[in-house]
Amino acid sequence: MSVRVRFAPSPTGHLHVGGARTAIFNWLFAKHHQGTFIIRVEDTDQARSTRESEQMVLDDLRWLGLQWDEGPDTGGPHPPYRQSERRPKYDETAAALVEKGVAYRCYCSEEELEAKRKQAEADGRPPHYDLTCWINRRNDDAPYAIRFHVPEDGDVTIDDLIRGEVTWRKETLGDFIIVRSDGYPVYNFCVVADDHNMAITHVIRAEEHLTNTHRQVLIYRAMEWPVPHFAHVSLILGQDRTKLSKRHGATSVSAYAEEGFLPDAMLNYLTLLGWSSPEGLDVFSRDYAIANFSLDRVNSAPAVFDPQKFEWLNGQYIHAMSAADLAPLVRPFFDVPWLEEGIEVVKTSIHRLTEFAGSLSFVLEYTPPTIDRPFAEKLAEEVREHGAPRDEASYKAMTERLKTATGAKGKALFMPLRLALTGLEHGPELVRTIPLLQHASEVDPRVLSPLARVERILAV
RNA sequence: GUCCCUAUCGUCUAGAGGCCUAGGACACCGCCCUUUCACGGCGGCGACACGGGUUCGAAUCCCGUUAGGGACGCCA
Repeated sequence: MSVRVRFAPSPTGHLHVGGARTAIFNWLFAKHHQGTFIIRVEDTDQARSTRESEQMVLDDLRWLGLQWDEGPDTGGPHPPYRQSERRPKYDETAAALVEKGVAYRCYCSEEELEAKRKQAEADGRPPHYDLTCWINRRNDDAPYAIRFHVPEDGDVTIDDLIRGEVTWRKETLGDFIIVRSDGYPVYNFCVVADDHNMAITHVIRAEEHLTNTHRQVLIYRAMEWPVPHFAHVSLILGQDRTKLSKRHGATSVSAYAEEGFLPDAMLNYLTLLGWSSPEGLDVFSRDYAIANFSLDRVNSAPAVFDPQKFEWLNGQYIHAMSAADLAPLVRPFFDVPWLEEGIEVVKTSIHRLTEFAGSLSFVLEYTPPTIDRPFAEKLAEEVREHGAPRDEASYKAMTERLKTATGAKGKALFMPLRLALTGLEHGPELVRTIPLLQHASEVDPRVLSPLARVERILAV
């Protein structure tokens, strides 16, 4: 039987890195097994779900390069792909459960339940439903929710693909709501119906769902449906070891995109957070990850998100790319006519796409430095006579002549030269920087040529 | 409170009883390369949470403690 997995985001904002990693693991697992990757939108929470958010999440997923085979926009053999549109299926299943006598109408009001929960907590009892409506079952038309009844004996065991066997005793559970009093079904119930109806074979999701799983298994059993395989991926933590959230800084995929991270680097880094390659590789391609991915190499311990390592990895991707490939990605952040050559010159010092602007600012901005006047005059003479270097050969020739003219060599020659032309003490190799300044000044009126720069110094 | 999950360098991890005086990566420190910065290369610092078992032998298996996290909702 072929593998079918799903990523089920709730459309309540941008995709977060935790969700992104869950999506990546699902995608990797599907690709590895030549299976089907499905997107199902879990929008049963009417109050928080929006179409705009759904679009954002889908865009984020696309940005990461995770293509889905079935989803709300692409369709597929088990439509619809939004829970809000699957009401008939849930109603049908809920009715079947009531018919079987495992689910019942609950007429308790939310206020009553809230009070009971508080009381139970105060008494040190588990905050479970007190079974009032199970004991006095009724069937009238007063407003009611539908509750699933959990028998108080036996236990539930799943064989989690990441954690191994996990067992719960049923008495630790209370009867839970499957359909709200407004008729809308609840998440824990919808997932089961959907995963079954969509023929999902492997449920790969975040650990926060682990303790929901026993409830879900009970529904599968009651419906006499086959139970899929489960794999619960640990959470991603912030530096303070609590669940990654907004106060840890950027947590949404789109925020990282805006900060100049590459989709490939993000996919690589997030994959590394929990999974390790059999060869111990840190930097690997998508194809490598697909070919080598398996759930048994996924770590069950939570992982702390490390922005420094992520940046390093992003740098690895940037360094490995050609200037021509990089240019279109850099343009949204920094657009100049001489971009490609500029990228080539500073590439190795960059970790994020947004840093190109800063690293290349010396091309656009120039403040005449204070340097030795005779040196500046000699330099001006050299450039007037021979023109500014346009390549490595003419650069070499220039520095040779300057050596003779100024009598300086080594650091004493190159530091004033660098300072004179860039206005800065640090920067990329002069052999590439000076030609860049010359070329840029020819295509961009804002850029001062090497000659114009020296003349500025002398004019002071 | 109850239940569940987790526990190897600061961080991500390798490790499926002897291959472990615990390996790799990021970060940090030093050296080299280099006219500067960066890249790169080499080296260093640095961990099996604690206590009991099991075993000839335990980072690896079992139990307990501690710590962290998650769930217990008419949220997902």
